[in-house]
Amino acid sequence: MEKDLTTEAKIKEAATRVFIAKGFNGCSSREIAKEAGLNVALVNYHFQSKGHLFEVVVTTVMKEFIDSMMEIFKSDLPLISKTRIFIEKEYDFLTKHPDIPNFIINELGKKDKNFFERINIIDQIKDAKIFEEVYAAQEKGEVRKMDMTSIILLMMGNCHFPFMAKPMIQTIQSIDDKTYQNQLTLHKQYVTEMLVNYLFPNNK
Amino acid sequence: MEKDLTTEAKIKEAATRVFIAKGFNGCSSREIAKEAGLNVALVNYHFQSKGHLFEVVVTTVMKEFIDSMMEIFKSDLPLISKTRIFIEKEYDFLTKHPDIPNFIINELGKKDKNFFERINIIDQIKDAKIFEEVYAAQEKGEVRKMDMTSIILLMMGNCHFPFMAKPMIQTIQSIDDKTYQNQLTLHKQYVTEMLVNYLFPNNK
DNA sequence: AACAAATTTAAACACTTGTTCAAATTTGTT
DNA sequence: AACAAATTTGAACAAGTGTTTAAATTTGTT
Repeated sequence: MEKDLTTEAKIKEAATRVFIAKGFNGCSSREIAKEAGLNVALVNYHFQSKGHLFEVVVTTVMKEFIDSMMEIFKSDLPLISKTRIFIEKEYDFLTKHPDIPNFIINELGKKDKNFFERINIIDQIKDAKIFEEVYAAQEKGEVRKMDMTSIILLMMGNCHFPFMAKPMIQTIQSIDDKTYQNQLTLHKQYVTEMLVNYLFPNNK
Repeated sequence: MEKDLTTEAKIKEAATRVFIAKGFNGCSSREIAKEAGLNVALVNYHFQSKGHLFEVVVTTVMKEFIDSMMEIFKSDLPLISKTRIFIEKEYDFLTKHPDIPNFIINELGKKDKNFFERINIIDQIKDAKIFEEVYAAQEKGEVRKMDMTSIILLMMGNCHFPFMAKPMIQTIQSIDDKTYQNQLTLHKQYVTEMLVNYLFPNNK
């Protein structure tokens, strides 16, 4: 698996896997060290503390996540295309990182605003000027007039929730990974149609 | 707060609060005992182990949650009314218990199917015959033809996610509890309209 | 009032936790 | 090759974990 990574990189990689899968409280420093094939003391030698290592991991994961979102926002496609592609990319990204929605909701809910500013999520979103674009489109009657928060909730909820609910749905309905993945592909299409119809009511 | 509850009830109440707020790994037996104003040993005297106490709590919480769902399903209103009322009731219930969606997703995702059968969620849902009702309505063209799993994901995602994302959205957008609650009331209406329009396409 | 059962208590248990430390080893530089 | 710096190691730490124990207390019953 790991080839000739530095010790620091090995720890960060292992920590990312373990933290995302089990959360901050769900794992121990020793578990991370073991996953990296290293001594426990090395974790603190390279990252000072479990808490600091966690912040490093969260920052990296969030950057990757936000980047994959911003990519689409910055393009100059019409908003309706951006919406379609956003959902498409979001499902792609989450298929590769299915535990991230839970990770974001659970571990970031505990953080204070200071933290979000430190990893400059807010600035990045502002840079993309996506909100201004939506407001302008709302004025022109192209996008349904509703709060930005609600739009975010609709988009995120319908993209993230299917991945968050996966373990529960799978155990209740006794379906394997592949079947659920197919279900998600189908669901993505429903969600796209539903959201586009609702958010762009005047689109014939 | 607690009046003349039995020790067992005090522990269960405290455990419910603490488990829902912090999860199984996020708290200790001593924290639960302290919250109940009791000795640690009493927790194990009355509930054998932390794990067993947790199962008791989960079972009770899930029963309450499922009951509030089934109430509507069992009525003989048309499906479109059931959908509207379901969303209404779901938002009511979750306003009172905003941490439950996270609790369900996180703590129940770890459980095996055996557990779900033990607390007979599946039987309860089958009893309500809601799935049969949906299938019949789909045959008559009243409900959009799509998998049951997707319908569940659409309904649950749009009801639960806004409560799950609350801490994150609040810190990012710096809004207080009351403002977010107002936002939720608004969002509930959007969600109802969107879902009804999408699930009942032939409804003028 | 006396006895037995149920309950509550404080203390201890074995174990895991995050973290630190000094010694051992590896690395880079002269 | 020799030295210093950086890295790695195993052991230890204090604190916290779930759980158990035996003694103390309360309760219910006769």
